[in-house]
Amino acid sequence: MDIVQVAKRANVSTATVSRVLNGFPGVREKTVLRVRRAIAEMNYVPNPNARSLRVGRSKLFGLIVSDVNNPFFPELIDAFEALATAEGIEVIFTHTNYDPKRLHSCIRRMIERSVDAIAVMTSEVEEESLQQAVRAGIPVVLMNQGKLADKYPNVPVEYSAGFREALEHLLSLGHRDIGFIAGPQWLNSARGRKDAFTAALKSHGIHVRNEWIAIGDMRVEGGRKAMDALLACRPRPTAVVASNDLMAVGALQAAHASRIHVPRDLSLIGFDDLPIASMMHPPLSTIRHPRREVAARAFDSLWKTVRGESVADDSPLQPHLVIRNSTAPPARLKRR
Amino acid sequence: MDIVQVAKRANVSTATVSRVLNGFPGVREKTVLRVRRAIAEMNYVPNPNARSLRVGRSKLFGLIVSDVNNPFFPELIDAFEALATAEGIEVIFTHTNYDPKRLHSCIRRMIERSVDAIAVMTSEVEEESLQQAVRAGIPVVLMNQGKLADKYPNVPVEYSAGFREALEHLLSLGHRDIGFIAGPQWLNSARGRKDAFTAALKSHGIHVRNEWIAIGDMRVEGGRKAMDALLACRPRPTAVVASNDLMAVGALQAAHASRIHVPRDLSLIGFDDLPIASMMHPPLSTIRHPRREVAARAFDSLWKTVRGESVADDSPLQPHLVIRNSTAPPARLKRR
DNA sequence: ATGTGTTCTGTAAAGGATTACATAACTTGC
DNA sequence: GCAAGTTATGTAATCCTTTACAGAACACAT
Repeated sequence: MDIVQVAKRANVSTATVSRVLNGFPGVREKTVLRVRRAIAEMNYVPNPNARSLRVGRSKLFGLIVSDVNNPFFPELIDAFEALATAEGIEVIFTHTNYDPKRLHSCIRRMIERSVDAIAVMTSEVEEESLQQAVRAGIPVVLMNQGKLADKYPNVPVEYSAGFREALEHLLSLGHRDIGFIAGPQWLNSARGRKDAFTAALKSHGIHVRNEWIAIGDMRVEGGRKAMDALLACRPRPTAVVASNDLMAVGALQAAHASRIHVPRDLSLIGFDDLPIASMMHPPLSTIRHPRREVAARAFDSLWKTVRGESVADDSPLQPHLVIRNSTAPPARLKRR
Repeated sequence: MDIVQVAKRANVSTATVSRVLNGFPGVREKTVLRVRRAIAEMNYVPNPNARSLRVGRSKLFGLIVSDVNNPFFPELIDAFEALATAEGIEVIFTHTNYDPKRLHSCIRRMIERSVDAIAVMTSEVEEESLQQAVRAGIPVVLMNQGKLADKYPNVPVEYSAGFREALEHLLSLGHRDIGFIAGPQWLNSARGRKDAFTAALKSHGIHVRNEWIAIGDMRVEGGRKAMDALLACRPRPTAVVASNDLMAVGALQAAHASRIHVPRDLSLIGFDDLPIASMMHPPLSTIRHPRREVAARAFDSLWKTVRGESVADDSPLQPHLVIRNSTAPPARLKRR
């Protein structure tokens, strides 16, 4: 009973108020003004539930990430939200804490909220969960999901490009003995990164030594342990690439603890370019994950789909190496 | 027209379906089962808009923070969201980017979305913005707002407790010359922290030297510059407390750059206990801001208000010192 | 079988906006 | 001044649930 109050006050019908509200053409200028004044005077706010109920769309998008506490995500959330807000869309967002089961219930809850679209920005995704959305006719978009990419809209990131740059940088400094700190191999994204790295090694004709590939848990602690393992190798690599920055931080701590100076005694490169990378001592060289662009592409894809436009199938995004201070020529070469 | 389909299929009325849906008592067991089966078979999902429209509540809470990219907030968001989800409430969340004007529009948008309650977890708040919510009859809760605390529900944090602990720790190590890196004094929270620190100094009978209080911008860069200023002092403090961890990180970088070893040559204490504090080299001692508890109190306050319960006016939360590796006795004393 | 008290279930009116369709109010041209 | 054509506005149905109230079904005692 509220739009009718406005209507009364402005001496028009509810239909006209609605038209003014939604900026439809064909309302006389004079009338528009009258309605506007009435709206302002009563400081009337339209009821979005009534509106959504009627039109079937909610102007709500869902955003699902793995973990808010992981510094990888805030920028992505930020970028996504900014774009949404600019289009008058609100974002409801949740995180799965890396648990595919929680993804299932996250998606279910979003459907119940009748969101118009969902961005699933987690690394682990089970198709069954996505099917819920499909059945409900809600568009989704994924981030860098290899297998599901042909069935669902997806924003691909070409890890290999980043690793290639990192490797070439290390090679140009004179490194040949290069270790790698990988993530758990049951994690899609971790496997992808490891594969990309070994491929880069091979393409430069460098033999892949399995004992120089350590596995961490993607967190600081795991990086520390993995680095300890690498440092125990004989011979030991002169440079190490970690498959994410958190593990690179752990690796750096391990190096400090073993009184190995980075970059003098050991070069270190991370992946992601988290804010902390530049805060470390030394500031970490790292491969920047283009997450703002990922967010932008994801939003764009959803927004277009919602409006019925077709989505251009874009080329993969490229991560690039950011050189800071954690890399240097290997110790031996320095003496020449 | 959807609950009626379920009703038809289960051979009951829509009222009964609704009762089953909402777990109202007084429906025969047999009927409940029949309805449940129908719901499952059609995999029917209730329309939250229709529901909200009817009952006037949306089971949506709004959460407003200053900046997602500030590592202070993710834990707070995480905690708030977890509690909300547990109660079947969804969270829509936005950030103001420290701009009070954006707070105004954030609140407005949330009102338009007919949230049931709003947590305003930003440091700068203008009363005018809150009035919007009050007028719309939506409960709000603030975080540590001195002036507005008596007019609006508020979760207080007693900075002074934390600084007292930090100071006593430094005193017990033998420090007497203690510097401070403050934030911009037009920022409520920054002013509160500075006042709390100087009060702690005074209460221990230590004279406050103004040249040992440097002002930063609450970010890493500002901390670095502030520390440079402090290091240029003669005499120079033997310990420095920063009013947040980001500036402590900057301070640490400045120390590194000046070849001043922390903690041997200079002790450093931060504030907040961001995840990065423990990642630094050396790991930073810092005063932990109880932000998970803040989130819990804030949610609790809103949840109770929404349900019409009265809110117990709790005592302020206490930050506590977390001792890591950035503090040690001052250089002179070590020689004894 | 009837009455009385409980326990279930159904009917229909909100709730607030949108929108097809109908109608009223203008223009314009002659 | 009137018909025809535009343009502006109004009426009322619709979206889907919840819920006050009324009514049916049942249990039990007499």
